[in-house]
Amino acid sequence: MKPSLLQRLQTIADSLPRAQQQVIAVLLQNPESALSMSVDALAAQARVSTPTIMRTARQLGFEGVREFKLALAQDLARATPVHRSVNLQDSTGDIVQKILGGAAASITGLQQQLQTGTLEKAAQLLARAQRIDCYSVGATSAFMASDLQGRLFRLGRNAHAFHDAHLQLISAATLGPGGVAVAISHVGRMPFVLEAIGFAKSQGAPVIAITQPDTPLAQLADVVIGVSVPPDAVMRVGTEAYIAHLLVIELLMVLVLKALGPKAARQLSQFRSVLQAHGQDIDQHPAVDWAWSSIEKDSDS
Amino acid sequence: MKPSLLQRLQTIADSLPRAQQQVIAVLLQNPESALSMSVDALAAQARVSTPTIMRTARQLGFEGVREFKLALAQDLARATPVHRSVNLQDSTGDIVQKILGGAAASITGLQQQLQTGTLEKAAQLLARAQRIDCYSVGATSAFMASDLQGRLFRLGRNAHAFHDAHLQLISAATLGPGGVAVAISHVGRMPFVLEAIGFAKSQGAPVIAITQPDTPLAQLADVVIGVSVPPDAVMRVGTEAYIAHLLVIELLMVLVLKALGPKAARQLSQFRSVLQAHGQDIDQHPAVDWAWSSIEKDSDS
DNA sequence: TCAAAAATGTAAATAACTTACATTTCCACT
DNA sequence: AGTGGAAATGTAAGTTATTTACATTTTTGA
Repeated sequence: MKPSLLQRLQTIADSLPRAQQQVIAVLLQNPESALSMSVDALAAQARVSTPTIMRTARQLGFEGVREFKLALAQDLARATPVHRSVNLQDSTGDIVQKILGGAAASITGLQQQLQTGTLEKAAQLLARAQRIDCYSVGATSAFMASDLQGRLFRLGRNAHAFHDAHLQLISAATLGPGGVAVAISHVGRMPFVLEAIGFAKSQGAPVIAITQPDTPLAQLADVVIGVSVPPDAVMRVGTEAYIAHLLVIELLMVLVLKALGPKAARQLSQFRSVLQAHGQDIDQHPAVDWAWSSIEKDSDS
Repeated sequence: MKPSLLQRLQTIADSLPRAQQQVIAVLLQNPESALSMSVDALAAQARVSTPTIMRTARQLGFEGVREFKLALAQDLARATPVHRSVNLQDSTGDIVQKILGGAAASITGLQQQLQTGTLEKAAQLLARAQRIDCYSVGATSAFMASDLQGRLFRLGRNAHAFHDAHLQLISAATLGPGGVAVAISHVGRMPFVLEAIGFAKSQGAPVIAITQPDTPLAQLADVVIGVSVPPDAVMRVGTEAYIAHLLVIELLMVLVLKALGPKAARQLSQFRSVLQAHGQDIDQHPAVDWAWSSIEKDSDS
């Protein structure tokens, strides 16, 4: 989604002449030190002349070296050097740093993985479906399927969540072309879910999967929202994948609301006032809350 | 936890002479533009002389203005300029950007809120308690209480989770001084939980609360892990608070494991092999997984 | 109120960056 | 293969930005 400057260097390098490639090689080899070096120090290290540095900066679309260095600095700051793993000798401060840093990094990673086109397609399907069935396995995925179901339901969609293999099959059997199946599974290899998904497809229902790319589930689905958490991340696949899925759901909800248009938003505002009348705590219904804030924006424009 | 450069500017300003305060005022007023300005442009805007800029940079511990500007750029990059709210006219790309950016920012915010001392105290209590009871209200908190319970249980702790007001009271009544009560509630004002917590305290059980500071729950608890999500964040209090709580739980688990020491870790490794023998998917048990990786590190040192 | 110290400003020096132009290298075409 | 031309690179000079040295002003404490 947002190619980091360093990545751009990588890709653009091949299309550049020799001397500029050397410059980029030096930059990639040790980006941090490049920041503190002057232009001609850089030139010396890359074995090129001073203006070549500047030309390279311009190739990348910057006004000059100054601007480029600033951008590089910002880029390096974003790509937080996440320490790979927590061990029990770390101080409490280190542990906090590593785990939260890892989580933040995984969100950045997610941002790069998500494809707007795919998200839009999924939102379209969800906005138009006559019925939406959400499948999952495992306690954590089950919770997320319920969460998704609940939010869709509050958006006025006819959504259900099934955690049980048997019920999933039954649901799949009754999903027609007007229905949509949503499978949530980070691992993407659970036989029962695959079976249900296959069944749903054979009935003509499109399938949306939130899972890792290159899994059986991803291959089976029509719309794949690929979420792969780096395996060497601090926390292993638990919480990070979890957070990623939550955010994908949040995103989908906003996009579905957008796809539904203002009339749906208006309905929601009514729902909200009913909740308030009953003294319910809105905090428990985030989807409603942001919908509401969107409407307010919407109506005065 | 990690005072940002801009924050440091704020605090240090008072102790500086007049001209330098003006410089800092300009910097704080519009940090981004300061990056692209030359030293004397800055000087002009702050109504001071050129060298004063440089002196100010040195006051802050930098070699020169150049170094300072790089640091400022990095700081600005970290403190992602999160757009305040999503509205329905935004493009899909914008929405992705805003929501994920907001989530990342909230993690950074969390990092600044958490106090290592408090976390350690909580971990100590959890590691030593004879019994741990987790209370919650609402679907989302309920799930997290269960998650916490499950993870504690896998660490060999005697943990329970209660979502029902009545059961919470019963549990609180039977918690002695050897027990610990944990309350999870972002809002921190649910009467039933407060009642149960009060009861537990009266029985001599220490209380850990994961909630916003300055809520009735926080005032009642012995150890408060304060988590406040900025109210003007993109997603309102739903998913962001949620992510914050998940991360706090993850952190606590690592710290509890650390507090328990190597013998507990060894037990876990046995548990893990049993799981594998049964063909269970480890991915569903993140706590075990990282515990295992920690042990491996542990044993060869 | 005065002297000393700190803070600030002025102007010159240094270092960094950029440009102009000369030279080389590479490629297409004979 | 050789040659003309375009692109790439280097050299050296010019411009701008940053830093230093020192003079002036302001503040502080008797």
